[in-house]
Amino acid sequence: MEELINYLLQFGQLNQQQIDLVKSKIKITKLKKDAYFSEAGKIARQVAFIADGILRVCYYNKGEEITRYFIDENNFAVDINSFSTQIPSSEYIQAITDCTLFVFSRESLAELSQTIIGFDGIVNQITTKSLIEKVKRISPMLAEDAKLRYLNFLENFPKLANRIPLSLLASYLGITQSSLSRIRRNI
Amino acid sequence: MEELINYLLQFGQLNQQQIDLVKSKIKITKLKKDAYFSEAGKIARQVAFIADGILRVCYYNKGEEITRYFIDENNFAVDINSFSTQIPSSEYIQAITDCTLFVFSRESLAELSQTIIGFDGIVNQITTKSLIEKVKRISPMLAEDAKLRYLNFLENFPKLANRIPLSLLASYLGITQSSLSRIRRNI
DNA sequence: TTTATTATTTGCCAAATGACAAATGAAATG
DNA sequence: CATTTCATTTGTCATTTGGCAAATAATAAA
Repeated sequence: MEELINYLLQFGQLNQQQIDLVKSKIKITKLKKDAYFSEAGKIARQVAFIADGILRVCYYNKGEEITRYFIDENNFAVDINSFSTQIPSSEYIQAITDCTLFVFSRESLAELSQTIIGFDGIVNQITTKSLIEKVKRISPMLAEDAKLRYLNFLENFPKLANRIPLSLLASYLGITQSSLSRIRRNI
Repeated sequence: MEELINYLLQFGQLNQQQIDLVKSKIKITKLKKDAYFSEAGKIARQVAFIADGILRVCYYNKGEEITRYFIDENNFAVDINSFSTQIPSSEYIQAITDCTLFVFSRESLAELSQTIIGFDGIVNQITTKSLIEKVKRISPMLAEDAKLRYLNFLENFPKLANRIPLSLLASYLGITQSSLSRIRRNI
């Protein structure tokens, strides 16, 4: 739980009382591999800080399932679009390993926002920063070929590569699994 | 200027006095084609609502200039990363047509936030929504071939296609301009 | 262990794309 | 109007990648 608090403290100050309050709102949840954290068509009502495991955020595009990104330990997972608008989601979040999550409900976060001055600011900074990172990471991939996408993934997420099934990684990279398999072979 | 106000009102309420206050902070700025709104290496201190014209957000990746996205009329343009962190930017924003902008300085926005209750919320909603849109738009492109990327661009931005030079559009789509030229020929 | 299921690798071929260079077209300048 | 400059198109060719199907490997279940 210290990881979560440290994460928050990067973005603003919290005194011990406030930290305890935040901790009191956490609901520790375990997800089995392949279980869903949030589902398409439903309204997202939870945010999770991943204590252990990997999730993937996916959606369907013309009948094909696409992995938008992966989220691993010590990061927040949320269907931010549905969570912030309370509109049913077009994407879903699924565990690709067994996971342990620190879950906050929408209501808990609202209470924290009302009680802790500056909490809103922390949440907004985290939201903005993580979205900017996603844009920055995906954007250059468009101009890269399959091999370079994979090499850059290895460089940026060295610990993730061998924890993610090849088919899902291929889907994330926007290439076929055959291609990725061949690329791997050629080092 | 009504366009700007209508844009804001989508995200929260403002009374006439508050609207006038917002308007009073606007600095109308013209940019000539090819002029920069914000530059790499500098800290972004302004946000612009585009009254007329098109901007592009770019960056260099391994010596190659890449267009991350275009922003046209009735949208906000800002180097959000640099603006929110006040760290020198790695990207730049350039006019690709003559532009008329409604510019807010960082200080103006801060004053509005302090004076108008809920203004922060409006700004945050706009920021989050526009970043989510960018992720949602770019992400599926990874799995698409050049032709489909172009066709979808036409579908999503029908008015933009003929106002953007082919070379820049190709850069945005992540393909060579030769390829885009050939794709256009084959309808 | 054996069998069934799922994941990954490989082969083959056609299509798409990039790299490079040259030709053409369009716009700006004197 | 001629000239320069920049943008777009086109040609040629090598390479990459996808589509499909089959083979192999790894994992789970009986």
